[in-house]
Amino acid sequence: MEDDDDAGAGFGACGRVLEWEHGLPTEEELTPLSHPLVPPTLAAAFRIDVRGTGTAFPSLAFDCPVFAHNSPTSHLSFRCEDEDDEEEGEEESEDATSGSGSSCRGGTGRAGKKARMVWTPELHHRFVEAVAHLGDKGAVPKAIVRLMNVEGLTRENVASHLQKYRIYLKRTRGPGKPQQPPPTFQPAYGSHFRPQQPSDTSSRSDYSAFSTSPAATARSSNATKQ
DNA sequence: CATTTAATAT
DNA sequence: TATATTAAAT
Repeated sequence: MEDDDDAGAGFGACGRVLEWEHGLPTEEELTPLSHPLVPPTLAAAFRIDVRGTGTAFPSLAFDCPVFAHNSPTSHLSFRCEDEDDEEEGEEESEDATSGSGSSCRGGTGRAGKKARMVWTPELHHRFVEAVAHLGDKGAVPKAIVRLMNVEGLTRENVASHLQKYRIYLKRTRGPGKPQQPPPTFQPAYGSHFRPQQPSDTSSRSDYSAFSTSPAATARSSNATKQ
């Protein structure tokens, strides 16, 4: 029962992924995570945006003991993990996200920590879109990293996530009879979200940097090393 | 060297 | 748990 998507945009190869997004149930159908999950008092304290209808995604701000992040552009949601033991000090450029210099490790200003990446829905969204636009064939870690253009994101990060993502796709639309109810992809916080709700006010983090624009690759001087 | 996959480690 | 890291095969 595979029905074609509406409004064939001309892209053929990426139909699969798009179908995946469209096949998702709406929050109204089965998502007890609507919003009355947290008492209004608490919500106000944490500035959680509770929306009545539409994309119900609270703007999480508590990843570090400081919620002052507000990035205008791509903002990596790294998490500062403590409990660091000894072990080397790898060089690592800071995520120059406009003053979001969260120095997890104070000291002599030598910040270089391999932060464990948190794939927030926004980042995952970018990931999915990048894969969709690259097609089933060109969706390789290197290209995905380039298209996402998220500073600090490495090829290994994407490769690891891509693994899980592919497994998820295989399980849902692999065998004609995908045994058992769909195993939902569960990254960090929420699993899926609507591509976009063309209703309600102010759209949230939803980038549109793809489409028919190669978007000048800001990756300056990235000589193909080999 | 890059990618995919499985197994493993944190 | 989710993500990273490794090893082997391509």
